Amino acid sequence: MQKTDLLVVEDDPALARLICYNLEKQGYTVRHASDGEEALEQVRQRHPDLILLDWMLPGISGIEVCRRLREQNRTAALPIIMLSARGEEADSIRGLDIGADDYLIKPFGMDTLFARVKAILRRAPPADKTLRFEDLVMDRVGHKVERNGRLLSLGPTEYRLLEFLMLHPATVFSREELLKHAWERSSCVELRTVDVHIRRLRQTLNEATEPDLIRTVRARGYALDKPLEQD
Amino acid sequence: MQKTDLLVVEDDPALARLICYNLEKQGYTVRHASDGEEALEQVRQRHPDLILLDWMLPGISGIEVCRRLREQNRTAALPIIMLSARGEEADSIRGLDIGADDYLIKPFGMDTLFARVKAILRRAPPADKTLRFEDLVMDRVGHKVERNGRLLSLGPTEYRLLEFLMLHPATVFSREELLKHAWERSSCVELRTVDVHIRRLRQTLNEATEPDLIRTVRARGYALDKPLEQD
DNA sequence: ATGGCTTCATAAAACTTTCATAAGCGTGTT
DNA sequence: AACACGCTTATGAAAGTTTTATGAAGCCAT
Repeated sequence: MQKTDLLVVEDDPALARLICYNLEKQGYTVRHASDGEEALEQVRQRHPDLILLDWMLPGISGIEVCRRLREQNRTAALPIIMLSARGEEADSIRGLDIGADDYLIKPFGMDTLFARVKAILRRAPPADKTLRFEDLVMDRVGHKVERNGRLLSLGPTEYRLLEFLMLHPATVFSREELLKHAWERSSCVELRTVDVHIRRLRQTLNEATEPDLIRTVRARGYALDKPLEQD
Repeated sequence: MQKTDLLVVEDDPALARLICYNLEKQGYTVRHASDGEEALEQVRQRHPDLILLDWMLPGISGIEVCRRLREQNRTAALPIIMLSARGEEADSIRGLDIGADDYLIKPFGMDTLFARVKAILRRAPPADKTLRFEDLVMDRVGHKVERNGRLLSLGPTEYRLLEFLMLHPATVFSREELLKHAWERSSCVELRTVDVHIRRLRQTLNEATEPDLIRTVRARGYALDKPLEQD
């Protein structure tokens, strides 16, 4: 069982240290970001199990970070606890509206913090970071993929593509959708490019005797899917 | 099992001797520093399992020492018991805020001291100081690393880098993360500098016939990882 | 002076994207 | 059924881009 991975987004260094330190002592793996930009980057790099998100942040505000996380499919269900100073209470309601799972009014005691974190995690147990589909295994921490125990070597884009497909198995996605989710945002790339990456993914995935795990749906797109029985 | 290693930071020589002597009789290995500067130096040299830290110190104050230790990732979780004279009680709360694990009001009896030390150590058992990965062994007490019995000579930065990687094997870290964790705090260093240190680490780690233990993950970073089977 | 850290320039890989072309599929027609 | 057309996908390869590895020089501190 992996340790639960938290992300603390807080710009006040003293408070951040305090929170991080205490949560670490509770046995969590804690990362820290001091502004919204950094937070989003961290989430992109390694998906945490829960985010503690300060309301007031330099640059992108906490609420904006929250909104953006909710927008993206990958992070839409990611538990978020908002932290706000007294006097911003009115906002806390807006925070919940926006999709925060809980909120804490500063100053708060560490025990309160622990309790809330535990409660949220009980409600939404941390997803296993290892994705599986048929004989495919993706280790998202070590950034490794194997099929049948054989280690695959994927390029960054193929990796993201496969990751996205493994997050939604047996679901057909159009090229647009795949571009949107598996490519760096705001890249304007030819739709046909997806085909090429799907091809390389297939080449790497499918050893001679193994069935193709990627299904082409004519005029629609592709899906990661259980292969049909056929001899 | 190694003996538990304590660091006593206390500027009053008489009290320091008393504490050290009694703790040694309890079977602990005890070191002593008489000011903040020396304390930080001692910690840098050999990571203790617990620190007894006097509040009032010449030069860098106890609270400042505590803060600095908490700042650095390597020492962020290091248990600290603050020692303060009566009348500084108000500060003790601040001490806990800052991240001390416990505090003792002088004068205190040796039995009280033993009890607190034991309690803290039970809560945070001293981590094993020897890290292992494949045929790599890092002795954090002796500050030595060997591979296959061959002693490696690493620069300070390479050492910290390897230490961090060995603490989290098979995990990919971005250059940002590596800088954050393996460099002295607040060093603004070019991201690419990590590459150079990784290279030197590889050069030192990998003898001609040995496989590379460091895996490059394009567009992400590096990981300490079991090498692929290949001839 | 030596050792170690950082930076930079450049070489070398690795990866993306695009394009041209072949192959495949479905549908309607004969 | 068989055929052919139009549209969609697969494939191979080249060009372009990004990322990493490397060698070497400068700098700082001991």
